[in-house]
Amino acid sequence: MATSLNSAPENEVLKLDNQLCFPLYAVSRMLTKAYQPYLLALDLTYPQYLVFLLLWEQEPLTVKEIGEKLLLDSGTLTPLLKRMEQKQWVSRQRDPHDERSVVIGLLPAGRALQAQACQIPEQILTKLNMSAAEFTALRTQLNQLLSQLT
Amino acid sequence: MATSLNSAPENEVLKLDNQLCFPLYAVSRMLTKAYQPYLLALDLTYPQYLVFLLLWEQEPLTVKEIGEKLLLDSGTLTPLLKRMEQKQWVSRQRDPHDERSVVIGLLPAGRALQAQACQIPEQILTKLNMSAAEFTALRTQLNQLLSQLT
DNA sequence: CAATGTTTAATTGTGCACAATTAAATTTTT
DNA sequence: AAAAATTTAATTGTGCACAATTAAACATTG
Repeated sequence: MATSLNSAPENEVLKLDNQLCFPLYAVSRMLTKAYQPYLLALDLTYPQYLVFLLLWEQEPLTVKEIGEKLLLDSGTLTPLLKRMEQKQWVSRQRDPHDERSVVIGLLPAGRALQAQACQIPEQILTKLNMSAAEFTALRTQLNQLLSQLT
Repeated sequence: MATSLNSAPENEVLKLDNQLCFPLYAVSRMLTKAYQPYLLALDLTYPQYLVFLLLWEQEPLTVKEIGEKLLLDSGTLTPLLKRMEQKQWVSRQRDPHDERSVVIGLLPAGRALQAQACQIPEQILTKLNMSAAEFTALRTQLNQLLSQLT
C-alpha cells in the first residue's frame, strides 16, 4: 500500500504538532523518567515521592487530604499507601474520632528519607537547563491551567 | 499525635508548591480527563487517540515509527495496537521486506473516526480558556523542554 | 559463508490511574 | 430516634507506562 498523506487544511487541527496535549503528556512522562535514577536509589516511585513531599511538609494526613492535594483517588492511593506501609515508611490507621478516615503518618524510615531526597530538586533543575525565571514562569502558567481544569 | 509542621528553609526545595514536576503531572492527567467525554463517545482512550492523530496524518507507520513519535515502547504499544485491531480500526501485519517490522495501517472504521474527531480540539480549547497566543507560547515552551529531556 | 552483533516486536511483571461499585461510618432530615 | 443522604476507603476491572527479558530477523564482520 502506498503511503497516504492527508494535509487538507481542515485536518490541520488534528495534527500532533498542533496539539498542546501531547507535549504536556510527553514532558510529564519524560520528567518522571528524569527523576528515575534518583528515586530508584531511594527505592521510591514518582507518585510515592509526591506523597512524601506532602508528608515531610505536614503530617499526619488522611487519605482524603492526600487525594485532594495530589488529585488522586482511593483506587490509586490505597494500594500505593499499602506498599509504603509494607516498607515501614508510613503508618495507616483509622481515625478513632471518625472511623471512615484513614490517617497516614510518617514512620522513622520514611522521615529519614527526607535527608536523602533534598538533593533531588537541584539535580533535576540542572537537567532542565532552564533559568530560575523560566522555571517559575512555567510553573505559574501550569498552575493557572491546573486551576482552570479542576 | 500532634500535627508537625516542618518549614525549615533547608526543606523549601522539597515543598510540593515549589516543584515544576507536580503541575506538569497534574495538568497532563487533568487534560486527559478533559478529553474523556469526547473520546468516550468514540470509544477511544487518550493514547489510542494519539496513535490516530499520527495515522490520520500519515499511514501506514511501523510500530517503531509510532513509538519514536509518541515516545512509547512496544510494551505499551503492542497491546494497545492489538486492542485497536480488535475494534477493526487498524491493520497489523509484518513488513514482507523486513519481517522484524510490524506495519500499522488504517482500516475504513479507523479512517471514518477522523470526521468525528475533528471537532475535539476546538472544544478542548474552549475548556482551557486560553488565548491562541498563550496556547502557542506554552506549546513552544513545552516542546523545548521536551527536546531537552529526550 | 559462518559467527557475531544489531534491530525490532513481543512478552512478563510491577505500579500506577481511574471509572464504577461496595460497604461501613457519620451526618442530616423527618 | 429512625430513615435517608452523605462521606470515606476499599475493591474490582481495564488500560496504560515502563523496565527487563526473549526471540526472531536482519546486518556486519572476519
